Amino acid sequence: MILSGELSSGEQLSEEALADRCGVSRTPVRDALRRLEAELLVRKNDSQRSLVADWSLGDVADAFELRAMIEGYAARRAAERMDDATLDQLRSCNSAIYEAIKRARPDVQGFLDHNKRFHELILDAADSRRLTSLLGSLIEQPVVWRTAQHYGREAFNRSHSEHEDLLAAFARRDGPWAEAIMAGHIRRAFHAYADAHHGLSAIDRGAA
Amino acid sequence: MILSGELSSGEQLSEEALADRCGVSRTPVRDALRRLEAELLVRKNDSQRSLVADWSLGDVADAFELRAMIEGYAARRAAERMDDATLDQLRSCNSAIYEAIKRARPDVQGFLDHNKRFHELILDAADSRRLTSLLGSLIEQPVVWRTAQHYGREAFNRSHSEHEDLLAAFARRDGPWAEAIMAGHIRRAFHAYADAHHGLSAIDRGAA
DNA sequence: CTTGTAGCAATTGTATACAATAGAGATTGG
DNA sequence: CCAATCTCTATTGTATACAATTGCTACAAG
Repeated sequence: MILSGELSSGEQLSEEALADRCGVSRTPVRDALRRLEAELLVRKNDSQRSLVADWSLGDVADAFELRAMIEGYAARRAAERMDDATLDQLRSCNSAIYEAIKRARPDVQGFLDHNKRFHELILDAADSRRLTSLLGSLIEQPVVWRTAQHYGREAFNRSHSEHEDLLAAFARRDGPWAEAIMAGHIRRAFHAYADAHHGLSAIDRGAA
Repeated sequence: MILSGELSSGEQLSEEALADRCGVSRTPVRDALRRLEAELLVRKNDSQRSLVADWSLGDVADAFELRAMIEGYAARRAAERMDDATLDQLRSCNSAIYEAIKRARPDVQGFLDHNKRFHELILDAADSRRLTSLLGSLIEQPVVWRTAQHYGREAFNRSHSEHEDLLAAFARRDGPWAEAIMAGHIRRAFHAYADAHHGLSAIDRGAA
């Protein structure tokens, strides 16, 4: 929604103000707030007023650790259920990732799109509604995705090559291996995020 | 809510019918349906109509595996952050569990209440909003809780003694150990559930 | 007899009006 | 001057009316 970056942490969200801003009534705004609450992007203070949730670095670390475990489980299930057609899709998806990052000036948006699709394909292959639901709420972290803007070449390359390792595990239908690789993949993505985040914080401090 | 057992799987949920039944208007009913959707207790069919979600044994197994991982992580964090006051609370909580199950005719409701509190204390000690949110949606499985009605004595005793093991891990602030014990604890709870469930299914088939 | 289309009924999505509630500020008693 | 309470305002919770969409059924044409 519009609040993916436009609103600052802790800011009050009046239902009526948002409704005016979006040109709709309060009813659909309330619906949207309920969903965002479920995803912890919005929280309520003691008196039931909605606020933009504030995410500390520790909170993000926590979310990534959970994502590592859960998406690792997804990879395990996916490996056990993998069919050749899906495997082909994953391969071409990772090729597209390579195309996006191989040039001197990487196509960051292209990387993000194909990367998202890569992980979604795995999630679909795992074939678990519960997983899909849980991960959905963990993956929607606009802050994190924007951080990819600051990835270095080695971070892009690492991501691509770890996907290749994952494909090898899928090809062997090796669930435990796929789980281990995926969990490590996510945890390293967090480290890249944390580095970039601290870098950003430094920049922000410098600019202020 | 009222639909925790009163409505059968796959049944259509008309917003207006539920509103009449509860004596309120459609607006709060819609709110409730959104929440239950987020917890996968309700889903929507292709034409946006709400249905009671149907849970196969495989789906439940899946949810338990996720819960094992996530609650294991919660136990690890809790162990790393444990303070003596919380540890005392956990000890007395597990004693209360023992009191409830030691007699010839176990107090099932008492067991469930204290067991719930035991796990909630650990979740609080883990001090992670994300964890609390994710587990909340995994733990609300009315079907599962009712199955405890069919637990045998050994299942109750096992549960209590595994809690004791967990307390030992907490006392040592041993995160990895606590995680392993908790994960195993949850997985064994599923096996007890699956056995009871199959038993129930057999009974149902016999009665029909 | 089958198939396509039009219209009807039922249900969900949205808007608006009203009720309840919590917080801030003023006012009065000590 | 401080504190307690009361009132007023801002915001959320709820109800109801209306619009839009979907699925079904009946009817007609091939």
